[in-house]
Amino acid sequence: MTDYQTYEDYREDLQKQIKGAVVRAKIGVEAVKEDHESAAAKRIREEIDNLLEKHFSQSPQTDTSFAYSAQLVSPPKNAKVGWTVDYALPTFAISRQLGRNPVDVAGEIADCLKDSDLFARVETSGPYVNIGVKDSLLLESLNSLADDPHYGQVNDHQHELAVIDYSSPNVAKPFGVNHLRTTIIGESLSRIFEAVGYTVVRDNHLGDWGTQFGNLLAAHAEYAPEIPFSQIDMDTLNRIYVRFSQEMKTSDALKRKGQEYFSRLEKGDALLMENWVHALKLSLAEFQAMYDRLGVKFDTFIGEAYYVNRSYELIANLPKEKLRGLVEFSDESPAVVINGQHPVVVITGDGYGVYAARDLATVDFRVQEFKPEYIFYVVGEEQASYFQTIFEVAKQAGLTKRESANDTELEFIGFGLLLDKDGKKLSTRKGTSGKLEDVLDAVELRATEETKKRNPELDDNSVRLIARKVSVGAVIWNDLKADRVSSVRFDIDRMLELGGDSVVDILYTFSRSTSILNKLSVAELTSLETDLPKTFSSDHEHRLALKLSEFSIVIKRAAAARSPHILAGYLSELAQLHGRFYEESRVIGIDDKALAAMRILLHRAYVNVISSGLSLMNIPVTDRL
RNA sequence: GCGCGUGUAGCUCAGCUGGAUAGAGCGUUGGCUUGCGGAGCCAAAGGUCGUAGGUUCGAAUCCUGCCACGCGUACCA
Repeated sequence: MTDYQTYEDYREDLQKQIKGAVVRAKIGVEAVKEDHESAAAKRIREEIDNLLEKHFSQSPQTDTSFAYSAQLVSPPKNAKVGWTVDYALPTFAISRQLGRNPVDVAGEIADCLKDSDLFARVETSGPYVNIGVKDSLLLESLNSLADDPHYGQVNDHQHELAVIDYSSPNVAKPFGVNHLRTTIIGESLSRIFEAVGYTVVRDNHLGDWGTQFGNLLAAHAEYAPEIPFSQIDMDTLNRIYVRFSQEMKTSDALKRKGQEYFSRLEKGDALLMENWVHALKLSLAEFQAMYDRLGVKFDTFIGEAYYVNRSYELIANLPKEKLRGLVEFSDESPAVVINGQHPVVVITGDGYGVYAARDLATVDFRVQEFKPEYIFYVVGEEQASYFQTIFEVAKQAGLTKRESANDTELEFIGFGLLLDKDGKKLSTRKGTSGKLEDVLDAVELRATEETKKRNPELDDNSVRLIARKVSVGAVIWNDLKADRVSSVRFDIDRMLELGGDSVVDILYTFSRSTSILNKLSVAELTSLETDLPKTFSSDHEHRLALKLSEFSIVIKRAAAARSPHILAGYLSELAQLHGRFYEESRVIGIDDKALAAMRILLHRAYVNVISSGLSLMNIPVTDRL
């Protein structure tokens, strides 16, 4: 964001921004990325596939591409087998492939897997094969789990580009809580997509155009003509806009005035454009403060206004024959209407393009400019049918075509409502409750009180830093812990709840581990690494290590489902395993050096996975709280 | 009306693309702890998975009908 005054300067600045993003995208797509999956997790699956493929290769019915390891499931929690089962392999699907009895096949598979030196125990239980992984396998890969800062990342989607559209606040309005979910979910998904190898372009599709800007500029002329627009501040802008919107409801004269101003703006009136640029600058500064606070960064801020001229051109050149039945081009008026499941006006009877026209132009622009594999839209579920219609038209009109490559996929990523603690819809109209800054302040205040109470020796500044991290983390976790499409309650008490499934609980386990590690000297840490024991000293250590080895699998699932809550669920389970490990596997004050070394390594691996996992959710970590 | 989505323990939610006796947290009840951060750990009670059918070796998960709730539904974004 540089300092520009005129609309031309602004456009020039935006063009630079776009150019930079295109170059970065190109570099990202060409780059070869590394795979940081746990060696243990990978070897277990490869071993099962190799052994079973070899074993069943003589059977004529076998599909050679059958992925045996894909059948692996976690054993039921209460299975009464008497030993710790790490994975269970149901043999129903395999048996169907072979045309044989599942129980017999299970026996055969068990015999086959017993030969492997990766597994400590393999037994059948009817049609299931229960598998226990050897401690040594998990222990071997523990070092990379602890040390690799990129642990968990995979390169499945390297050379693929995804444009992700999220946040998109409305210019000249306060950054409201209604844009919180899209911002949080969009940022987390961007990070998760990057972790599976995508190159991601984060585009903030600002709501910086539309009839409300006519109203805004008319409001200025009506209520505050004595203040030059260039000197107007955000509060005044909001005040006159709200007043205008109110009075407009009962005054046709004001309504007409708003329309007239929008008409002049749409035609490019120089003075009004300059005023518009001023409003945009004010808003961007305010938005940036929120993004800094939330730790969110965008590649581009290409608002709707950028697409106005393009949209007229695009609509005029739409291939009418291909869109017959889907899009109506009126003969008498310039109106263009889409008759999808969700009827959408593209060009009004007065000849103005509305948001649908700009959304189509946006698809066109993104495909032309970035040639991405995907364009993701992180938007409230209530707009699902609207976007399905837009996507359908874009596809039919050929806007998603790429040269010598598959069409760009347009994908809607919807989410549920944000409700207050009583389960009612949060409303921007009801005073301050709608402003994101106020809401974050309220959470931070609560976190500050709590931090102060627990750390009376800390100075105010340290308390503030901790409270800021914890409160932002709590808000994000609250939003991401549940499935996207379900609605989320904004309950400050529950967010900062001690224990439970708040992020505070996870940060607490993190701080307990880091506290131990901080007490150890560098010499202790390094000298201990050389002689690890051959086995774990307890079952819960084994389970923790196994869980840690599955990080990549979880990231892949979260990416495939476009759902950060899968990651949140994993981190919760991990934290639960940590509880017992911390209580029962002591580190400091024990004589067995090898044992201590192994446990320290587990703590380090835990700290690494938790901080990486939280980072994928854009949650800041802190080892004091 | 039509379209999309959601119904799982008292409450808030998971349930890994159809697998064994449906799992967590809060709350309730009981227990542990002279110790690495007790904001902890262990355990118990608590469920005809909205409802009626269907598909198959097997369904909370897939299909159909019905019920309840939420959202969207033409010139606002």
